[in-house]
Amino acid sequence: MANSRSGETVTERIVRVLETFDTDRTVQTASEIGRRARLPSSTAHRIVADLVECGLLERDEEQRVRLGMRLWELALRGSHALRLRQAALPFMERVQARVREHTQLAVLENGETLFVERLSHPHAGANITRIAGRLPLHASSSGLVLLAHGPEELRERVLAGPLEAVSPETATDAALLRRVLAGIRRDGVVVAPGTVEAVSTGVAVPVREGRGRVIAALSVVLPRDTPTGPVAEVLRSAAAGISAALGTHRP
Amino acid sequence: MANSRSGETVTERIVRVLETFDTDRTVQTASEIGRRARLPSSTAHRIVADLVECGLLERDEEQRVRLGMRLWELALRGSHALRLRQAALPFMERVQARVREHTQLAVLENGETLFVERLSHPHAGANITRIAGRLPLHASSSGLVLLAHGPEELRERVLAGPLEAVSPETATDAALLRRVLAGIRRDGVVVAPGTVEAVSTGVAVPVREGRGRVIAALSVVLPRDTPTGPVAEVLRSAAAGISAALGTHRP
DNA sequence: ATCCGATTCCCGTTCAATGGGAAGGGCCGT
DNA sequence: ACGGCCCTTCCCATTGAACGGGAATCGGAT
Repeated sequence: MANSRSGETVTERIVRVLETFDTDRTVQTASEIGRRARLPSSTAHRIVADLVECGLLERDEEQRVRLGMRLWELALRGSHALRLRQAALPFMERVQARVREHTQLAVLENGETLFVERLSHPHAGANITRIAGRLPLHASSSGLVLLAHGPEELRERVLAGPLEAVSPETATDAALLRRVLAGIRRDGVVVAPGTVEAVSTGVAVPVREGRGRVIAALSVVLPRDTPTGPVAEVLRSAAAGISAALGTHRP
Repeated sequence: MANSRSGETVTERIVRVLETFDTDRTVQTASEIGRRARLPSSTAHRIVADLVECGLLERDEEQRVRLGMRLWELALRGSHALRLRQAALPFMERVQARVREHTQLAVLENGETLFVERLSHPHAGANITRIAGRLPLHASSSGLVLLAHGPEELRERVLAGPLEAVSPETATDAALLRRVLAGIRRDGVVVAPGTVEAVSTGVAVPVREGRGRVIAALSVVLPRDTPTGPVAEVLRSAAAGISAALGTHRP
């Protein structure tokens, strides 16, 4: 935009503004947004006003600001994530009914695991993942599945790069991870105890689209001591169901 | 932005670009977008490139363009729609398990009914509503509930304004609608046969948040001849459950 | 080979956006 | 009541990011 000292486009700044919102920060003042997005106060106020004008943001009763329903609508209306989700949801429900724990669907997004859907049983245990939340690829069962079937170039970059531990038990050794990934490709399932949280075990399988390309990972989070054998089978058949639904749902 | 002949802000134009996407137009060329958003070709190409740069749009294999996962993520991460949805989902599943038809959740957005969630039974009948889809307030059971409990000023405006029929049986008479709305406030439920599609009947109830304010409508779509008595009761108790979940979920 | 449309590159023009500063307004603690 | 603090709104001179017409290039279809 004109005269930005920093040489940014308006678009970038809008994204930075939207980025200041997250699960535990759903309403903010315009000044807060400015600070968090590193924008001069007057600029932040103007951009926020613009976004409110367009409906992407909304003002609540106390002139604080939150994400607008219009943004939600625009993001979902034409989204293919929605198609995947709609295809997957019935099968996820079935999994959840059988396993009675957290059931989640994740995709690969910009080198990270992005969780697209999550069903939580009322009595299920801990789970840090959230819808629209992210985790590193090497640090969750879903991520490992996506990494195992992702482009080799990405796999090498992740294995080379810094592998940070999310929990004390997260595997951060490249050689070990390589064996795990090979195991996933061989077995079609991964069991990852304690990689995200010490008290829980993730079990994940790949979800394929028509031509066999892996487009998502379906996973459940179990208490650490639960036997995983039956769960894997439930997940596998659900993933097959999702693939079929994706194939037939639209010509 | 600088030099826009039409005096629009970049923000407006970005929204116009995003608006060109919808359920049956999820991938487009930059030129198509320009035409649909009424932007000069070179401008459209630049804006699209900017948006791709920021991840709000993505290019597919044939350099066509679609909504990006990043947009989806930003829109959902800090969204209160998500909170409502998460609270409602388990109860919607229960309704769907019992009724075995389309179950949907709608909110009031800018004078229209906006559908936030929809579960569809595999064997359920016709249903034109879609997630992130809209309908006029007077033309669906959900909309009638939202209208009945919406601000009076809005109600008067809608009743005064042109009332277009979605199906031949949509009620478009202000006096009749007034009676229907009063009935909703009295009975806490509405049964709307044929207002959206001749072959189906909508049944909807209000969903209230802690202080009793109506924030959403929960509805099912039944084949025209189905008895609606038991359904209303299932919906009412689900709505109560959602209210309770909303109240307790966060302090 | 020839069209037609999409896309990319170029470049002079220009005003929308910028951001510092000042002033207004509300809340809280003293 | 008062002063401090912060959010917000208004003002305005400055300026370079965005604009868009046009030409060139690419690519698929006929």
